[in-house]
Amino acid sequence: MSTVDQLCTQLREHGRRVTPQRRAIIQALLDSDGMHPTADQVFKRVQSVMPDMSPATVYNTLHEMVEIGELLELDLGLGERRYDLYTSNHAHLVCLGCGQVVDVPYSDPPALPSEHAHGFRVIDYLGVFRGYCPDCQSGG
Amino acid sequence: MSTVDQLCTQLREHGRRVTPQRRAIIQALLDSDGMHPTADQVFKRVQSVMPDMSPATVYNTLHEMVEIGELLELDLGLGERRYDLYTSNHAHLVCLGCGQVVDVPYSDPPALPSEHAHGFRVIDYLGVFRGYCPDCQSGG
DNA sequence: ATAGTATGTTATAATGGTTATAAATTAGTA
DNA sequence: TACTAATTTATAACCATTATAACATACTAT
Repeated sequence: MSTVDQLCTQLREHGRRVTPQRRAIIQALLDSDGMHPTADQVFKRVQSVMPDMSPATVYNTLHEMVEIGELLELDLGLGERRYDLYTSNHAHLVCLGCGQVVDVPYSDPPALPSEHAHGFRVIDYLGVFRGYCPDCQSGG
Repeated sequence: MSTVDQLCTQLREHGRRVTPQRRAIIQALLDSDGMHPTADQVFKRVQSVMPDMSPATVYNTLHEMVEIGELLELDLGLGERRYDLYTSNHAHLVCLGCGQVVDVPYSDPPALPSEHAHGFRVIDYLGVFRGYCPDCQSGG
């Protein structure tokens, strides 16, 4: 797992500046490791330690992190985006009931056969298993 | 590929009623096969043939179709949802530049190893290759 | 150290796809 | 043919996200 300093270095190496706000946001992402927080959840966590934080700064910083390739933005059809610091390549298991997201390691990273590539330059692959967690199976 | 009548029968078998509006929306989905239209694109297509159509009816009907399992709702991080009539299981290839979506047949349908299932009952799997199409590679 | 400047932060308003509401209409049924 | 629950519609509300512009600050070069 990365450290705040390592991720700040990544920001600097991509021409971005490091501010106290960004350090706090990165810290919040590290603290939320595996929880796949929404932007608002990151905001609330940072706000508890830096009360003047603006939501816009959280959105901006999350975008920066996505742009430099250190953060994954997940659109899981739940009405909000979730964020996940890049670690090893993994799929996601999503509960359609409560919205919880669990990491699933890949046994075999999938590849796009060139006959189906349509000339695309492929950047990454996202795999999502959708279903219902034990709690949401009983409830409905 | 299904017909309008077959999909209407599916609606009826799930306790839903068949209306002229729903027939027109289903027809528009069939006409858009492989184009992964947004709700608004479906609306505009239906409107050209049924001018009094309301956007709300399109949203409602698309939801019905998703609920009865005949339509796939895709959240590809492009700010809007795209719809795809269920056919064979396939992945999607998405251009991060222009937003076009292309179907990619699976060579091997992925399965979730039980040791990583966390007790989930898995409904389906979505695979998305993200990248840039030939046009968007040159442009930026 | 310091000043200069491009970058970042903030409050605020705007955006836009989607959802909620409630009155009018209609499909399916007895 | 009449009944009733489901559907359609216009309208307003929602809410995550994005745009804007004034203010503040991190980095750089002196």
